Amino acid sequence: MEEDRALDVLRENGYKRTPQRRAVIRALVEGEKHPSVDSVYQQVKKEMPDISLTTVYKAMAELASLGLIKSLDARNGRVHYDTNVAIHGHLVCLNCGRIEDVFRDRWGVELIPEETKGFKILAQEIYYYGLCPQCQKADKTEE
Amino acid sequence: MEEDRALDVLRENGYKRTPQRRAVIRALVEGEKHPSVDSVYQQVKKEMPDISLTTVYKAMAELASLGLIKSLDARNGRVHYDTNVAIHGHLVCLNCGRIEDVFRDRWGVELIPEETKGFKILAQEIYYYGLCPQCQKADKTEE
DNA sequence: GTCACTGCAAATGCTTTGCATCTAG
DNA sequence: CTAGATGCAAAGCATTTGCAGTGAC
Repeated sequence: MEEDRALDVLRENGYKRTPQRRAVIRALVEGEKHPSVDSVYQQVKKEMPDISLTTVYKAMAELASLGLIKSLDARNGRVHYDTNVAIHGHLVCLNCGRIEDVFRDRWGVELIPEETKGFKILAQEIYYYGLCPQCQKADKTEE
Repeated sequence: MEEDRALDVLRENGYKRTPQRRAVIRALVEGEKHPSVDSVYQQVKKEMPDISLTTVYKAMAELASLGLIKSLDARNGRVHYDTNVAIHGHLVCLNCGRIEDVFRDRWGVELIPEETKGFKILAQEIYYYGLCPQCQKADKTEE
């Protein structure tokens, strides 16, 4: 996500550019690539201590509906968002929740018309769930 | 999933084959292909009215940990399980939650070692989120 | 007879909502 | 000025947990 572009999109869609929304966008640009709502909240609070978690929830849902970020399933009971909406895959650690991107020139996953069963496809996602190097080590140590 | 095989796996892993577990397995074999915990519960209750939701939660988590079923993200706040653990993709309707399988001989998504970043990969998932034919129609009608 | 399983009720934790107050444009 | 935005507290829900009673083997 890019800050100026995001603010433009907000205006184009009739959203007010409030200090809270600006702060959330800044946190998304500067912070983690795959943050949960709460981690964005924690980060924004540093510069805006009175912002509410509710506002962060709403701001992120808006940004997602505008296509500026997209949600991600980290299998940990919390929604995470991806600040990069370009198509790519995700490695997700089932133990610690770490998320890593997997980029490739071409993914062979595009559906041909008869495979879509009439669905209008709005998003494609590819996940690899497993254990990150650190958690594999921790696993062995315990045995 | 296959009923006899599932019961064998339970025994092999030291789980007791209780009437509740048998009923859950039967519901998974006979019912929806991508049920939520609650929909399995509703189905099982027909033949076993006193079973508790808690037990169904536990049974399904066990079956998943044994690799007999796997969890699925339908983007609707509920965990769904897939009764078919063979690799395939999923079309998910963001409006009504409908889930359809996409089968193919070969998916070009296997990672080469340097793409895994050291992760031990336990599961691969491919999702297509969008609108099913019915929900597209409903959308247009509303406009 | 034992140890795992069941089921209830209570707790948990993320997310959403209702609503009075405030503010960007 | 005013529609939209904020933030609080309360509600909502799916899921998990503690624990006493129960039953598979």
